[in-house]
This record gives sequence, structure tokens and C-alpha cells, in this order.
Amino acid sequence: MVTIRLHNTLTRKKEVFEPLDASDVRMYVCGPTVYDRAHLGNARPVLVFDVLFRLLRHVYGEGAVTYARNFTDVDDKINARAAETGREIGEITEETIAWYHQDMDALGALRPTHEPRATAYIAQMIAMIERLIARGHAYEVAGHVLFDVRSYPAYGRLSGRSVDDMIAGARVEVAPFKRDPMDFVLWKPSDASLPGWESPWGRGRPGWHIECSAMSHELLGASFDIHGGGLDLQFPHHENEIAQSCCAFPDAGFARYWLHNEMVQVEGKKMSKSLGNFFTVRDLLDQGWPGEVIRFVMLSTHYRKPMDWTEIKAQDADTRLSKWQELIRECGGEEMETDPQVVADLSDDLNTPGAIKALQDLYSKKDAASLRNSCHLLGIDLLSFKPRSALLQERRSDSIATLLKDLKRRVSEVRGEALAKKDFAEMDKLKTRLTDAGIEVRMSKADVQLVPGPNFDPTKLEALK
RNA sequence: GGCGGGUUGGCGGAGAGGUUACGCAGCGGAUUGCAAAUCCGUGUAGACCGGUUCGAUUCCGGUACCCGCCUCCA
Repeated sequence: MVTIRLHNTLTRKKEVFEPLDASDVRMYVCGPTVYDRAHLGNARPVLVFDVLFRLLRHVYGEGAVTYARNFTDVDDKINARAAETGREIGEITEETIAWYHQDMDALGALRPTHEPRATAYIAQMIAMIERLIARGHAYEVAGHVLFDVRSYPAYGRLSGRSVDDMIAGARVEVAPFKRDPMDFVLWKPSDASLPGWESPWGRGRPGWHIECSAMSHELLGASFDIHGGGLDLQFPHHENEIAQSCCAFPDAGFARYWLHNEMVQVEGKKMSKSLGNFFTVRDLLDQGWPGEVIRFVMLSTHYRKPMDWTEIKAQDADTRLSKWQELIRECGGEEMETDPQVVADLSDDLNTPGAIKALQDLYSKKDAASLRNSCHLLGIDLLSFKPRSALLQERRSDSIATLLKDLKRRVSEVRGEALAKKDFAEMDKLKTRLTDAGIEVRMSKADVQLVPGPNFDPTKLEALK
């Protein structure tokens, strides 16, 4: 059995991964709030934990891993979006979930075993809140139910902070009815304009954190193996989840290994709407970037380091994947074992850059079969991969396709004459114009190829008709 | 203010206390009418200052700079 090591945020150390039950390895990852298209940052945990999911399935068996990732479909951001647009909340969340599936499918992410929606687990949340009140960890005041952080001495363990330090930071919500400024909401009242559910504390809706505690408990049990998400969730979201779950079920231990991926940047800067470098996965796909390229770029940086998205990395990935694909097309190859080095690298705290290096070595050795099969562990299917140039070409209209075909024939003719006469003036003129239009002209002894590049501009071909 | 991370060659980005990371770009060569593509070869590192060591880019301490979280955020 391969030994997997994972960096556990709880201990700040790389630890040997030992599942509670090797026949049912359980992982929970925090999913999106569904009010808008997934941006590039949303994609990172999806891809990181998709690789972990694949690795766990590889090591423990496909049927031995349960992976749950939630949809937060009750949230004030969604309410705000509904109020802005006048649309129904359910309509917005349904649409956004469908988009999310489309976009993440395009990145090659496997669907998790469970994709629970918060609104389907309100009863479980209410039950957990009642349990917390009964055990003296939560209190009702002014129509709210709040978690009492002072009742849980270990609060702050995950994020390495103390309640007193955080209060010194003094960036906590002002709410006079809180016993302690750090207390957080489990349940809050809804007026008639807001979505709400009947509860022992009146009509209301859950606070943000309780859903993950309730759903992980329902689907994976009171204790399970891995809990993951973005680093920004470490505090307060995960800290609060731990407080809720461990106080409701003190002997269970909740999640044992906590994994956090670092943030995404764009061209060296934090992605933000004000900087104008904010974009969604759909934007990139629409620009013709293959899902595999987005995935490759993401995985070329280790998950615990900030990942900087740059155009040059995307181009590089596109080129490398194209080369790998050419090799497996030429050589074919039978089913092979996944390369042990790739497994070893991924088992070492998901060292995806190392795994990519190992794949590159397979390419250099011309080991097409191993390359193809080992790519699957990273979620890349080289057989179905289409480079950006091919995707862009597919989208071109028939008239342009015909024009390119005609031009190709013409280049062949002109070249034939030029070679016969040893006069290349006409040929060079034609080639220059094609190059100016963004077309790469490749000539071998046997054949001519016209490859439209990213700067391809069909309007510049008009003169050549 | 609190907590955490980073600083590697032109760019991206790893592992390893002493032996080529890898990719892209560059350079030289093969090939080509010229190119492109491809193939072969190749130079350039480890923020700064100390310490441990026979030996550190790799371990420890400090300095500088950068970044993230602490507020909805993956």
C-alpha cells in the first residue's frame, strides 16, 4: 500500500495519512455559494481536491472513497442578488449550480459522491443547534441563536489564534446582545421578504457555518478523514465548524486532517473586480483555453503556494500538452500501470509540480503508454485533449474554413512553381501576407500546413481571395 | 495590532546537506529555397547577515522586502 502524506493545518506538519476505515475513506470540501459564475479562484480547490480524490481512489479503490462537496444555496449574497434582479431565489441557485457543473466538468473534475444543498438539510441544522443549546454551548437572544466561544476552550486551535488576540484586533461585528464579541450566529430571524424556515426560535434561516457541520455529520458521520477548502476559510469558517461539531459531538473528533489550498493571483496580483483582472472559468473557456490547460496551469503550482495565473503559463501548458498528445498519437500504447514516480509525488502532500516533472520524464523517454495512463491520475485525458488552436479553428465559420483550404492549395501550387523555377519572390510575398494575418506557414517536403495562431485575423485575408 | 506564508537562473517552478530538476525563452548545430516544426548540444541560480557542518541554496537565528488571512470571499 502506498503511503500518503498530507500537510495537516491542525498540526502544521506533514503527517502520514491513516484513514479511519480503509474501505470507506471520507472527505468533505467546502463548495461554492451559488449566486454567480465560478471565478478562477473557485476552481482551485475543485482541482486540488479532485486530484486528491483521484489519488485516494487509486490507492484505496474506486468504491472506497466518499467525497462530499456542498452547495450553499441559502445566503445573504443570494438574497441580495434576488432583490437586485427581481428573480426567484430558486431560479438563481438552480441556474448557478448548472453553470458550476458545466464549468467544472470542462476542467475535468469528477463529480463528488455527494453534492448536498444546504436547503435540503435545514432540519439537521436545527437539530444540531438544539443539541448545542442543550449542552450549554449556544444561547438564544433577540431571535438569534449564537455560539458561545468561551464555552469551547480549544476555539482558535486551527487558525492559531486566541479569542483574546482576535478581540484585540477589534474587527468584530458590533452586536450588543452577544455575550462575547467573537460569538457567531447559528440561526437568525427572517422577515417576510427573506427565505425562512420554522424553528424553535421562530421563522428564520441558518448562519453560514452550521450547514457544513450538519451536512458532514449526516453524510460522513461524526468523525471522518479529510476536510478541505481554501485558506481563506481557515478562519472563521472552519474554526467555527470545528467548534460546532466538536461541541455537539465531543467524543467523535470531527475531521482529522485539515487541508487548505493557497489563493489564486492573476499576473502577480490579487484577483479583484477593481483591478480589472477578475474573470471566471467560463471567460477563459470562451477565449478558447482548453479545460486541460487551465487544469495544468493550476496543478503546476503546489497547492500550498499562491498560484499566479498568467497568459504565458497558459500558452506554455498548451504547447506541452500538445507535444505529449502528439507522442501518444504516434505511439498509441496498451494499458499500463500508472507510473510509480507520479504516484509517489502525489502521495507526498500532492506534489503536482513533481508529478508533472515525472510525466515530462516519461515523455522524454517516449514512454507513451505510461504517459497517457499516468496523466489520468492528474485528471488529464490526452486522447481527447484539443489544443487552443484546434478549439479556435472549430469555432470558425465554414466560409473561413473554405478560404483556408483554398489558400493551402494555392500555397502548394506557388511553392511547386517556385521550387521548379528557383524563383521564390512570389512565394515569399504570399507567405508574408499569411504571416501578417496571423497564420503560421509550415512547409515540409511533402506537405504545406496553414496553422492560424492566436492573432489570426481573417479580414486580412480578403486581399488574397 | 494578531496569525501565517514566501524570497531559486531571462521567466515559471521542484526535489535533495555534497551528484542534471523540469519546462519556456536564449545561444550553437542538424534540417529547410528562407522559415516554421522537429532533433542534438549548451550557458546563466538560490534576497542579505550570521551560526551549525569537512561541506548549505537545502538545517538554525536575525535583517530586509513581498504576499495572504483576520470583513462576504475558494
